[in-house]
Amino acid sequence: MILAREFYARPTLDVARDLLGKVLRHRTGDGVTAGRIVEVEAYIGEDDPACHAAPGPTERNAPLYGPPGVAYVYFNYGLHHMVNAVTEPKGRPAAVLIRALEPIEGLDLMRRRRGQLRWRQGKPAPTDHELCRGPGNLTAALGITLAQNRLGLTRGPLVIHDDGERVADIAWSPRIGISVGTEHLWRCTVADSRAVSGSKRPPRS
DNA sequence: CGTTCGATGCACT
DNA sequence: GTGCATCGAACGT
Repeated sequence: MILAREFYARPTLDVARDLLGKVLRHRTGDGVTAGRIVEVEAYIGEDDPACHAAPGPTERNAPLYGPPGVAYVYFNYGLHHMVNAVTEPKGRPAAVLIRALEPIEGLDLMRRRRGQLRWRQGKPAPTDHELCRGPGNLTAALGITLAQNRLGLTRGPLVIHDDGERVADIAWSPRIGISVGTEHLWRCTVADSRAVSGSKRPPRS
């Protein structure tokens, strides 16, 4: 069952927790790729210094101020796309960054897309659990680019759905890759997933 | 184990 | 011009 808009129109930390175990699926002309969400981070409001809404509304962060259940995709470090799900009722800028998936469908296509990146040419092929480990890796594997920015996640080529699977243990830890706002434990992971990113495994709950 | 660093594009000041 | 919500190899300890 595809998650409805109301799922996203809630407190962001609740949405982040409930997204663990759900399936992100992208359909393109090349085929379908999908994976189970095992790592997310919450970015909440203009008072959160790490949130893209911190400077106030701009052209780039406009999707954060729009309706929930929409994809917010941006490009950074010159080579990586990041995909977020916009949360909270319209007007409250917040989102959940999707950081890692366990691949479910389209693994061959994922591998092909990962191998296409210039910087990766000549590198060893990623293992199954590395294909969608890390926010930059999963967007590459699923073929998510700025073309998917502002797409609704409740229908169409890019959706998040519930296939009935339930995750057992989750853990909260500090968000990574940022220099401010690290006091919040707003990173939520499936405790024992091999696909979770980072050199250090987050603490077991 | 840990830290450093290059590749690379664009929004923002 | 500066600084990223990164990745992964190459180092040092």
